[in-house]
Amino acid sequence: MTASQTARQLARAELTRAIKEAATRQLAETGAAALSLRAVARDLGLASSALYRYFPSRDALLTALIIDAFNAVGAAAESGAASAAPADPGARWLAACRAVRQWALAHPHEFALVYGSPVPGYQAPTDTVDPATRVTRLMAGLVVEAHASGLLRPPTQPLPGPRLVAQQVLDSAGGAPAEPYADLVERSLTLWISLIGTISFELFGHLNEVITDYPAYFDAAMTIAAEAIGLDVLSPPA
Amino acid sequence: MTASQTARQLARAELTRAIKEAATRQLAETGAAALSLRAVARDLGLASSALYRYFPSRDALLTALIIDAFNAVGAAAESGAASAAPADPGARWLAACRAVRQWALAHPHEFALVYGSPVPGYQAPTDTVDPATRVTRLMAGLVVEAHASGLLRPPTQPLPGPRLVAQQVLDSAGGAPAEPYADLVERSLTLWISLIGTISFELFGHLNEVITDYPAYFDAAMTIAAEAIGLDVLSPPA
DNA sequence: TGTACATCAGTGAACGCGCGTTCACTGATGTAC
DNA sequence: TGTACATCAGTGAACGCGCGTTCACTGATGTAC
Repeated sequence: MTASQTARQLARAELTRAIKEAATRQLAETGAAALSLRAVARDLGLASSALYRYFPSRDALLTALIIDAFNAVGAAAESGAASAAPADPGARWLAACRAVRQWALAHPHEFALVYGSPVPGYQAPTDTVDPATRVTRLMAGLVVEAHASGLLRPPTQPLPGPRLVAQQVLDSAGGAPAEPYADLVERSLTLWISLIGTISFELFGHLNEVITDYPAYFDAAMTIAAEAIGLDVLSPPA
Repeated sequence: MTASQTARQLARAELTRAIKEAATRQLAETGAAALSLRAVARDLGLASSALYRYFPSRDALLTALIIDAFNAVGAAAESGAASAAPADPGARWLAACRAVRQWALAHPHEFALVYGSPVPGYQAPTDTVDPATRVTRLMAGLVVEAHASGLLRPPTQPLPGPRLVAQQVLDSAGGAPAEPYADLVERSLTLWISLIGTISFELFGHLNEVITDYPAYFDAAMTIAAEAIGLDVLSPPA
Protein backbone atom coordinates (compact mmCIF):
# COMPACT_ATOMS: atom_id res chain seq x y z
CA MET A 1 0.00 0.00 0.00
CA THR A 2 1.61 3.16 -1.16
CA ALA A 3 -0.59 5.29 1.06
CA SER A 4 0.28 3.55 4.34
CA GLN A 5 3.91 3.27 3.32
CA THR A 6 3.85 7.01 3.04
CA ALA A 7 2.10 7.17 6.40
CA ARG A 8 5.04 5.56 8.17
CA GLN A 9 7.49 7.77 6.33
CA LEU A 10 5.44 10.82 7.16
CA ALA A 11 5.39 9.86 10.82
CA ARG A 12 9.11 9.44 10.68
CA ALA A 13 9.67 12.83 9.09
CA GLU A 14 7.33 14.47 11.55
CA LEU A 15 8.98 12.95 14.60
CA THR A 16 12.43 13.82 13.26
CA ARG A 17 11.22 17.37 13.03
CA ALA A 18 9.70 17.26 16.52
CA ILE A 19 12.98 15.96 17.97
CA LYS A 20 14.94 18.79 16.40
CA GLU A 21 12.36 21.28 17.60
CA ALA A 22 12.53 19.99 21.18
CA ALA A 23 16.32 19.94 21.01
CA THR A 24 16.33 23.53 19.78
CA ARG A 25 14.06 24.48 22.67
CA GLN A 26 16.45 22.84 25.09
CA LEU A 27 19.35 24.61 23.39
CA ALA A 28 17.69 27.91 24.21
CA GLU A 29 17.53 26.98 27.87
CA THR A 30 20.88 25.41 28.55
CA GLY A 31 23.21 25.91 25.62
CA ALA A 32 24.76 23.47 23.23
CA ALA A 33 27.27 21.86 25.57
CA ALA A 34 24.48 20.76 27.91
CA LEU A 35 22.19 19.48 25.18
CA SER A 36 20.94 16.14 26.47
CA LEU A 37 19.28 13.36 24.52
CA ARG A 38 17.49 12.19 27.64
CA ALA A 39 16.04 15.63 28.26
CA VAL A 40 14.84 15.82 24.67
CA ALA A 41 13.22 12.40 24.96
CA ARG A 42 11.59 13.39 28.24
CA ASP A 43 10.23 16.52 26.60
CA LEU A 44 8.60 14.42 23.90
CA GLY A 45 7.33 11.71 26.25
CA LEU A 46 9.58 9.11 24.64
CA ALA A 47 12.03 6.61 26.02
CA SER A 48 15.54 7.98 25.58
CA SER A 49 16.46 4.94 23.54
CA ALA A 50 13.78 5.78 21.00
CA LEU A 51 15.82 8.72 19.72
CA TYR A 52 18.40 6.30 18.40
CA ARG A 53 15.92 5.29 15.70
CA TYR A 54 16.25 8.86 14.39
CA PHE A 55 19.77 10.00 15.21
CA PRO A 56 22.64 7.57 15.71
CA SER A 57 24.23 9.71 18.43
CA ARG A 58 24.08 12.97 20.27
CA ASP A 59 26.64 14.44 17.91
CA ALA A 60 24.50 13.56 14.90
CA LEU A 61 21.62 15.48 16.44
CA LEU A 62 23.92 18.43 17.09
CA THR A 63 25.06 18.31 13.49
CA ALA A 64 21.45 18.41 12.30
CA LEU A 65 20.80 21.43 14.51
CA ILE A 66 23.88 23.20 13.20
CA ILE A 67 22.87 22.61 9.60
CA ASP A 68 19.36 23.85 10.33
CA ALA A 69 20.71 26.95 12.05
CA PHE A 70 23.04 27.79 9.18
CA ASN A 71 20.19 27.38 6.75
CA ALA A 72 17.85 29.46 8.89
CA VAL A 73 20.26 32.36 9.18
CA GLY A 74 21.06 32.06 5.49
CA ALA A 75 17.39 32.13 4.58
CA ALA A 76 16.84 35.14 6.83
CA ALA A 77 19.69 37.01 5.17
CA GLU A 78 18.41 36.14 1.71
CA SER A 79 14.88 37.27 2.36
CA GLY A 80 16.20 40.40 4.04
CA ALA A 81 18.25 41.24 0.97
CA ALA A 82 15.31 40.47 -1.29
CA SER A 83 13.17 43.00 0.56
CA ALA A 84 15.38 45.93 -0.48
CA ALA A 85 15.65 47.71 -3.80
CA PRO A 86 17.14 45.26 -6.32
CA ALA A 87 19.34 47.87 -7.95
CA ASP A 88 20.88 49.03 -4.68
CA PRO A 89 23.45 46.51 -3.40
CA GLY A 90 24.29 48.72 -0.42
CA ALA A 91 20.70 48.77 0.75
CA ARG A 92 20.39 45.05 0.13
CA TRP A 93 23.54 44.43 2.12
CA LEU A 94 22.28 46.44 5.08
CA ALA A 95 18.90 44.74 4.86
CA ALA A 96 20.60 41.35 4.93
CA CYS A 97 22.68 42.39 7.96
CA ARG A 98 19.59 43.58 9.80
CA ALA A 99 17.82 40.34 9.01
CA VAL A 100 20.75 38.34 10.39
CA ARG A 101 20.68 40.43 13.55
CA GLN A 102 16.94 39.96 13.95
CA TRP A 103 17.31 36.23 13.52
CA ALA A 104 20.14 36.17 16.05
CA LEU A 105 18.13 38.11 18.62
CA ALA A 106 15.22 35.71 18.15
CA HIS A 107 17.47 32.63 18.30
CA PRO A 108 20.47 33.56 20.42
CA HIS A 109 21.55 30.03 21.27
CA GLU A 110 21.29 28.87 17.70
CA PHE A 111 23.41 31.84 16.73
CA ALA A 112 25.93 30.91 19.40
CA LEU A 113 25.85 27.33 18.18
CA VAL A 114 27.17 28.29 14.78
CA TYR A 115 29.11 31.50 15.43
CA GLY A 116 30.11 31.17 19.09
CA SER A 117 32.91 29.19 20.62
CA PRO A 118 33.06 25.60 19.37
CA VAL A 119 31.20 22.96 21.36
CA PRO A 120 33.87 21.06 23.30
CA GLY A 121 34.46 17.57 22.00
CA TYR A 122 32.31 18.11 18.93
CA GLN A 123 33.89 17.79 15.52
CA ALA A 124 31.80 19.29 12.73
CA PRO A 125 31.43 16.92 9.78
CA THR A 126 31.79 18.13 6.22
CA ASP A 127 28.00 18.24 5.75
CA THR A 128 28.00 21.52 7.62
CA VAL A 129 30.40 23.29 5.27
CA ASP A 130 27.99 24.07 2.49
CA PRO A 131 25.16 25.52 4.66
CA ALA A 132 27.82 27.44 6.58
CA THR A 133 28.78 29.42 3.51
CA ARG A 134 25.26 30.45 2.60
CA VAL A 135 25.44 33.88 4.22
CA THR A 136 28.90 34.54 2.86
CA ARG A 137 27.87 33.53 -0.65
CA LEU A 138 25.03 36.03 -0.52
CA MET A 139 27.29 38.80 0.71
CA ALA A 140 30.00 37.99 -1.78
CA GLY A 141 27.41 38.22 -4.55
CA LEU A 142 26.32 41.64 -3.34
CA VAL A 143 29.89 42.92 -3.25
CA VAL A 144 30.63 41.59 -6.72
CA GLU A 145 27.46 43.22 -7.98
CA ALA A 146 28.27 46.55 -6.36
CA HIS A 147 31.74 46.43 -7.85
CA ALA A 148 30.41 45.56 -11.29
CA SER A 149 27.98 48.47 -11.06
CA GLY A 150 30.80 50.88 -10.27
CA LEU A 151 29.37 51.67 -6.85
CA LEU A 152 32.55 51.14 -4.88
CA ARG A 153 34.90 54.00 -4.19
CA PRO A 154 38.50 52.78 -4.47
CA PRO A 155 40.34 52.50 -1.14
CA THR A 156 42.34 55.52 -0.13
CA GLN A 157 45.22 53.28 0.87
CA PRO A 158 45.20 49.91 -0.89
CA LEU A 159 46.68 47.07 1.10
CA PRO A 160 50.24 46.37 0.07
CA GLY A 161 51.69 42.94 -0.57
CA PRO A 162 50.41 39.69 -2.00
CA ARG A 163 46.86 38.40 -1.75
CA LEU A 164 45.95 36.71 1.51
CA VAL A 165 42.92 34.67 0.55
CA ALA A 166 42.86 31.19 -0.91
CA GLN A 167 42.63 30.84 -4.67
CA GLN A 168 39.32 29.01 -4.47
CA VAL A 169 37.81 31.94 -2.61
CA LEU A 170 38.99 34.31 -5.33
CA ASP A 171 37.58 31.95 -7.97
CA SER A 172 34.19 31.73 -6.32
CA ALA A 173 34.06 35.54 -6.34
CA GLY A 174 34.74 35.58 -10.07
CA GLY A 175 38.49 36.13 -9.83
CA ALA A 176 40.60 38.84 -8.24
CA PRO A 177 39.44 42.35 -9.16
CA ALA A 178 41.80 44.69 -10.99
CA GLU A 179 43.60 47.65 -9.43
CA PRO A 180 42.80 49.70 -7.49
CA TYR A 181 40.39 47.08 -6.17
CA ALA A 182 42.93 44.28 -5.86
CA ASP A 183 42.33 43.94 -2.12
CA LEU A 184 38.54 43.85 -2.43
CA VAL A 185 38.13 40.27 -1.22
CA GLU A 186 40.28 40.88 1.87
CA ARG A 187 38.30 44.01 2.60
CA SER A 188 35.01 42.23 2.09
CA LEU A 189 35.97 39.66 4.69
CA THR A 190 36.08 42.42 7.28
CA LEU A 191 32.45 43.19 6.50
CA TRP A 192 31.48 39.65 7.33
CA ILE A 193 33.53 39.65 10.51
CA SER A 194 32.05 43.00 11.52
CA LEU A 195 28.55 41.67 11.03
CA ILE A 196 29.02 38.56 13.12
CA GLY A 197 31.26 40.32 15.62
CA THR A 198 28.85 43.18 16.24
CA ILE A 199 25.95 40.80 16.76
CA SER A 200 28.04 38.57 19.04
CA PHE A 201 29.08 41.51 21.18
CA GLU A 202 25.50 42.63 21.59
CA LEU A 203 24.25 39.12 22.26
CA PHE A 204 27.01 38.06 24.63
CA GLY A 205 26.73 41.21 26.71
CA HIS A 206 30.01 42.89 25.85
CA LEU A 207 28.19 46.11 25.03
CA ASN A 208 26.17 46.22 28.26
CA GLU A 209 26.23 49.71 29.71
CA VAL A 210 28.08 50.90 26.62
CA ILE A 211 25.46 51.28 23.93
CA THR A 212 22.21 53.12 24.48
CA ASP A 213 20.47 52.32 21.21
CA TYR A 214 21.37 48.92 19.87
CA PRO A 215 19.52 48.98 16.54
CA ALA A 216 20.93 52.40 15.71
CA TYR A 217 24.43 51.37 16.73
CA PHE A 218 24.16 48.24 14.64
CA ASP A 219 23.27 50.31 11.58
CA ALA A 220 26.14 52.64 12.34
CA ALA A 221 28.58 49.77 12.72
CA MET A 222 27.48 48.26 9.42
CA THR A 223 27.75 51.65 7.74
CA ILE A 224 31.29 52.02 9.05
CA ALA A 225 32.13 48.47 7.98
CA ALA A 226 30.87 49.17 4.48
CA GLU A 227 33.21 52.14 4.21
CA ALA A 228 36.04 49.61 4.13
CA ILE A 229 35.05 48.68 0.59
CA GLY A 230 33.87 52.15 -0.33
CA LEU A 231 30.23 51.12 -0.30
CA ASP A 232 27.58 53.64 0.68
CA VAL A 233 24.73 52.28 2.74
CA LEU A 234 22.12 54.94 2.37
CA SER A 235 18.94 53.70 3.87
CA PRO A 236 16.47 55.11 6.35
CA PRO A 237 16.31 53.38 9.78
CA ALA A 238 14.07 50.32 9.82
CA MET B 1 55.14 33.05 65.28
CA THR B 2 54.90 35.44 62.39
CA ALA B 3 57.12 33.29 60.17
CA SER B 4 55.07 30.09 60.46
CA GLN B 5 51.86 32.06 60.23
CA THR B 6 53.17 33.27 56.94
CA ALA B 7 54.08 29.69 56.07
CA ARG B 8 50.45 28.58 56.24
CA GLN B 9 49.35 31.60 54.29
CA LEU B 10 52.03 30.97 51.70
CA ALA B 11 50.92 27.36 51.35
CA ARG B 12 47.39 28.58 50.90
CA ALA B 13 48.36 31.08 48.25
CA GLU B 14 50.46 28.51 46.46
CA LEU B 15 47.74 25.87 46.40
CA THR B 16 45.19 28.43 45.28
CA ARG B 17 47.51 29.19 42.40
CA ALA B 18 48.04 25.49 41.66
CA ILE B 19 44.30 24.89 41.58
CA LYS B 20 43.78 27.70 39.10
CA GLU B 21 46.66 26.42 37.02
CA ALA B 22 45.26 22.88 36.92
CA ALA B 23 41.81 24.26 36.13
CA THR B 24 43.25 26.31 33.29
CA ARG B 25 44.97 23.21 31.97
CA GLN B 26 41.68 21.36 32.05
CA LEU B 27 40.00 24.30 30.36
CA ALA B 28 42.41 23.90 27.47
CA GLU B 29 41.39 20.26 27.09
CA THR B 30 37.64 20.32 27.49
CA GLY B 31 36.36 23.87 27.50
CA ALA B 32 34.71 25.91 30.19
CA ALA B 33 31.33 24.20 30.25
CA ALA B 34 32.97 20.87 31.09
CA LEU B 35 35.30 22.26 33.75
CA SER B 36 35.04 19.80 36.61
CA LEU B 37 36.12 20.32 40.19
CA ARG B 38 36.64 16.59 40.60
CA ALA B 39 38.96 16.43 37.61
CA VAL B 40 40.95 19.37 38.94
CA ALA B 41 41.26 17.68 42.34
CA ARG B 42 42.30 14.43 40.66
CA ASP B 43 44.94 16.30 38.72
CA LEU B 44 46.38 17.66 41.96
CA GLY B 45 46.10 14.41 43.90
CA LEU B 46 43.58 15.93 46.30
CA ALA B 47 40.19 14.83 47.52
CA SER B 48 37.55 16.72 45.59
CA SER B 49 36.18 18.07 48.84
CA ALA B 50 39.51 19.75 49.59
CA LEU B 51 38.90 22.32 46.86
CA TYR B 52 36.06 23.73 48.92
CA ARG B 53 38.62 25.12 51.35
CA TYR B 54 39.80 27.34 48.50
CA PHE B 55 36.77 28.03 46.35
CA PRO B 56 33.22 27.89 47.71
CA SER B 57 31.83 26.49 44.46
CA ARG B 58 32.60 25.62 40.89
CA ASP B 59 31.28 28.99 39.77
CA ALA B 60 33.66 30.79 42.12
CA LEU B 61 36.58 28.96 40.51
CA LEU B 62 35.27 29.89 37.08
CA THR B 63 35.03 33.50 38.16
CA ALA B 64 38.65 33.44 39.32
CA LEU B 65 39.72 32.01 35.97
CA ILE B 66 37.77 34.66 34.10
CA ILE B 67 39.34 37.44 36.12
CA ASP B 68 42.79 35.97 35.57
CA ALA B 69 42.16 35.64 31.84
CA PHE B 70 40.99 39.24 31.52
CA ASN B 71 44.03 40.41 33.40
CA ALA B 72 46.35 38.25 31.32
CA VAL B 73 45.02 39.53 28.02
CA GLY B 74 45.05 43.06 29.38
CA ALA B 75 48.66 42.73 30.49
CA ALA B 76 49.60 41.27 27.11
CA ALA B 77 48.00 44.20 25.32
CA GLU B 78 49.69 46.70 27.59
CA SER B 79 53.15 45.26 27.19
CA GLY B 80 52.57 44.98 23.44
CA ALA B 81 51.67 48.64 23.27
CA ALA B 82 54.65 49.55 25.43
CA SER B 83 57.01 47.84 22.99
CA ALA B 84 56.18 50.26 20.18
CA ALA B 85 57.28 53.83 19.63
CA PRO B 86 55.71 55.96 22.39
CA ALA B 87 54.92 58.85 20.07
CA ASP B 88 53.13 56.68 17.51
CA PRO B 89 49.64 55.70 18.76
CA GLY B 90 48.90 53.85 15.53
CA ALA B 91 51.94 51.64 15.92
CA ARG B 92 51.16 51.10 19.58
CA TRP B 93 47.61 50.16 18.72
CA LEU B 94 48.73 47.60 16.16
CA ALA B 95 51.32 46.25 18.58
CA ALA B 96 48.64 45.85 21.23
CA CYS B 97 46.38 44.05 18.76
CA ARG B 98 49.15 41.69 17.76
CA ALA B 99 49.89 40.97 21.40
CA VAL B 100 46.24 40.16 22.05
CA ARG B 101 46.25 37.81 19.06
CA GLN B 102 49.42 36.10 20.24
CA TRP B 103 47.97 35.64 23.68
CA ALA B 104 44.76 34.25 22.20
CA LEU B 105 46.64 31.77 20.02
CA ALA B 106 48.62 30.62 23.05
CA HIS B 107 45.53 30.41 25.27
CA PRO B 108 42.59 29.70 22.98
CA HIS B 109 40.25 28.36 25.65
CA GLU B 110 40.94 31.22 28.00
CA PHE B 111 40.20 33.57 25.14
CA ALA B 112 36.95 31.71 24.47
CA LEU B 113 36.15 31.86 28.16
CA VAL B 114 36.06 35.64 28.16
CA TYR B 115 35.16 36.50 24.56
CA GLY B 116 33.29 33.43 23.38
CA SER B 117 29.72 32.43 23.99
CA PRO B 118 28.70 32.70 27.63
CA VAL B 119 29.07 29.60 29.78
CA PRO B 120 25.54 28.20 30.22
CA GLY B 121 24.18 28.67 33.71
CA TYR B 122 27.04 30.89 34.77
CA GLN B 123 26.27 34.42 35.86
CA ALA B 124 29.33 36.67 35.95
CA PRO B 125 29.59 38.61 39.23
CA THR B 126 30.51 42.27 39.25
CA ASP B 127 34.12 41.49 40.22
CA THR B 128 34.76 40.65 36.59
CA VAL B 129 33.68 44.02 35.23
CA ASP B 130 36.82 45.96 36.04
CA PRO B 131 39.36 43.45 34.64
CA ALA B 132 37.11 43.07 31.62
CA THR B 133 37.58 46.69 30.65
CA ARG B 134 41.36 46.64 30.86
CA VAL B 135 41.93 46.12 27.13
CA THR B 136 39.30 48.66 26.18
CA ARG B 137 40.73 51.24 28.56
CA LEU B 138 44.12 50.85 26.91
CA MET B 139 42.67 51.20 23.44
CA ALA B 140 40.49 54.14 24.40
CA GLY B 141 43.59 55.86 25.75
CA LEU B 142 45.43 55.32 22.49
CA VAL B 143 42.55 56.71 20.45
CA VAL B 144 42.25 59.76 22.69
CA GLU B 145 45.97 60.30 22.39
CA ALA B 146 45.95 59.96 18.61
CA HIS B 147 43.07 62.40 18.43
CA ALA B 148 44.81 64.89 20.70
CA SER B 149 47.94 64.64 18.56
CA GLY B 150 45.95 65.45 15.45
CA LEU B 151 46.74 62.10 13.87
CA LEU B 152 43.17 61.21 12.91
CA ARG B 153 41.77 62.11 9.52
CA PRO B 154 38.16 63.21 9.89
CA PRO B 155 35.60 60.73 8.57
CA THR B 156 34.51 61.25 5.00
CA GLN B 157 30.91 60.70 6.04
CA PRO B 158 30.24 61.39 9.72
CA LEU B 159 27.49 59.32 11.27
CA PRO B 160 24.25 61.25 11.42
CA GLY B 161 21.96 61.41 14.40
CA PRO B 162 22.39 61.43 18.16
CA ARG B 163 25.17 59.73 20.07
CA LEU B 164 24.69 56.02 20.69
CA VAL B 165 27.04 55.36 23.58
CA ALA B 166 26.29 55.76 27.27
CA GLN B 167 27.26 59.02 28.93
CA GLN B 168 29.66 57.29 31.32
CA VAL B 169 31.55 55.86 28.36
CA LEU B 170 31.89 59.33 26.87
CA ASP B 171 33.01 60.67 30.24
CA SER B 172 35.67 58.01 30.67
CA ALA B 173 37.04 58.98 27.27
CA GLY B 174 37.28 62.61 28.34
CA GLY B 175 33.99 63.74 26.88
CA ALA B 176 32.56 63.68 23.37
CA PRO B 177 34.99 65.07 20.78
CA ALA B 178 34.02 68.10 18.74
CA GLU B 179 32.98 68.05 15.09
CA PRO B 180 33.93 66.56 12.76
CA TYR B 181 34.98 63.89 15.23
CA ALA B 182 31.66 63.70 17.07
CA ASP B 183 31.24 60.01 16.22
CA LEU B 184 34.74 59.05 17.31
CA VAL B 185 33.67 56.86 20.23
CA GLU B 186 31.18 54.93 18.11
CA ARG B 187 33.84 54.45 15.46
CA SER B 188 36.39 53.35 18.03
CA LEU B 189 34.08 50.63 19.24
CA THR B 190 34.26 49.04 15.82
CA LEU B 191 38.02 48.77 16.25
CA TRP B 192 37.57 46.77 19.39
CA ILE B 193 34.93 44.55 17.81
CA SER B 194 37.15 44.02 14.76
CA LEU B 195 40.04 42.98 16.97
CA ILE B 196 38.10 40.41 18.96
CA GLY B 197 36.04 39.34 15.96
CA THR B 198 39.03 38.75 13.73
CA ILE B 199 40.79 36.70 16.39
CA SER B 200 37.61 34.74 17.14
CA PHE B 201 37.10 33.91 13.48
CA GLU B 202 40.65 32.65 13.15
CA LEU B 203 40.49 30.72 16.41
CA PHE B 204 37.07 29.21 15.92
CA GLY B 205 37.86 28.03 12.41
CA HIS B 206 35.59 30.32 10.39
CA LEU B 207 38.51 31.32 8.19
CA ASN B 208 39.64 27.75 7.46
CA GLU B 209 40.36 27.36 3.76
CA VAL B 210 39.80 31.08 3.30
CA ILE B 211 42.96 32.77 4.51
CA THR B 212 46.41 31.69 3.41
CA ASP B 213 48.51 33.89 5.67
CA TYR B 214 46.88 34.51 9.02
CA PRO B 215 49.38 36.96 10.54
CA ALA B 216 49.41 39.07 7.39
CA TYR B 217 45.63 39.00 7.16
CA PHE B 218 45.35 40.00 10.78
CA ASP B 219 47.55 43.04 10.17
CA ALA B 220 45.50 43.88 7.10
CA ALA B 221 42.24 43.58 9.02
CA MET B 222 43.54 45.83 11.79
CA THR B 223 44.78 48.34 9.22
CA ILE B 224 41.36 48.39 7.61
CA ALA B 225 39.68 48.69 11.01
CA ALA B 226 41.89 51.66 11.87
CA GLU B 227 40.76 53.43 8.71
CA ALA B 228 37.36 53.76 10.38
CA ILE B 229 38.81 56.41 12.68
CA GLY B 230 41.24 57.77 10.12
CA LEU B 231 44.24 56.30 11.90
CA ASP B 232 47.25 55.20 9.91
CA VAL B 233 48.92 52.04 11.08
CA LEU B 234 52.25 52.21 9.38
CA SER B 235 54.42 49.51 10.77
CA PRO B 236 56.62 46.85 9.25
CA PRO B 237 55.43 43.23 9.67
CA ALA B 238 56.46 41.69 12.99
C1' DT C 1 60.19 28.23 76.74
C1' DG C 2 56.24 25.07 77.45
C1' DT C 3 51.70 23.78 77.57
C1' DA C 4 46.49 23.99 76.52
C1' DC C 5 43.56 25.30 73.30
C1' DA C 6 41.77 27.01 68.77
C1' DT C 7 42.09 27.18 64.02
C1' DC C 8 42.50 25.25 59.75
C1' DA C 9 43.70 21.81 55.71
C1' DG C 10 42.69 17.78 53.92
C1' DT C 11 40.19 13.05 54.02
C1' DG C 12 36.97 9.66 52.50
C1' DA C 13 32.46 8.21 52.39
C1' DA C 14 28.08 9.35 51.07
C1' DC C 15 23.93 11.98 48.93
C1' DG C 16 21.26 12.33 44.86
C1' DC C 17 21.59 13.31 40.36
C1' DG C 18 21.99 13.02 35.20
C1' DC C 19 24.27 11.37 31.26
C1' DG C 20 25.02 8.43 26.41
C1' DT C 21 24.44 4.17 24.74
C1' DT C 22 23.12 -0.90 24.30
C1' DC C 23 20.00 -4.66 24.05
C1' DA C 24 16.39 -8.04 24.01
C1' DC C 25 11.59 -7.38 23.72
C1' DT C 26 6.68 -6.33 21.97
C1' DG C 27 3.41 -4.81 18.96
C1' DA C 28 2.16 -2.21 15.07
C1' DT C 29 2.85 -1.19 10.11
C1' DG C 30 3.97 -2.65 5.51
C1' DT C 31 4.88 -6.36 1.76
C1' DA C 32 4.58 -10.51 -1.18
C1' DC C 33 2.02 -13.94 -2.80
C1' DT D 1 -9.11 -10.03 -0.60
C1' DG D 2 -6.60 -12.75 2.89
C1' DT D 3 -2.84 -14.68 4.99
C1' DA D 4 2.28 -15.36 6.35
C1' DC D 5 6.14 -13.05 6.90
C1' DA D 6 9.41 -9.05 7.28
C1' DT D 7 10.33 -4.61 8.67
C1' DC D 8 10.35 -1.05 11.79
C1' DA D 9 9.12 2.13 16.03
C1' DG D 10 9.21 2.38 20.56
C1' DT D 11 9.96 0.25 25.41
C1' DG D 12 12.17 -0.34 29.75
C1' DA D 13 15.87 -2.09 32.14
C1' DA D 14 20.56 -2.01 32.56
C1' DC D 15 25.70 -0.72 31.83
C1' DG D 16 29.23 2.23 33.58
C1' DC D 17 30.27 6.66 34.19
C1' DG D 18 31.02 11.40 36.17
C1' DC D 19 29.31 15.28 38.50
C1' DG D 20 28.79 19.14 42.67
C1' DT D 21 28.33 19.35 47.26
C1' DT D 22 27.97 18.01 52.34
C1' DC D 23 29.68 16.23 56.56
C1' DA D 24 31.91 14.20 60.50
C1' DC D 25 36.58 13.12 61.11
C1' DT D 26 41.84 13.42 61.92
C1' DG D 27 46.00 15.53 62.37
C1' DA D 28 48.91 19.37 61.65
C1' DT D 29 49.75 24.35 62.27
C1' DG D 30 49.29 28.53 64.88
C1' DT D 31 48.08 31.31 69.26
C1' DA D 32 47.62 32.84 74.10
C1' DC D 33 49.17 32.63 78.39
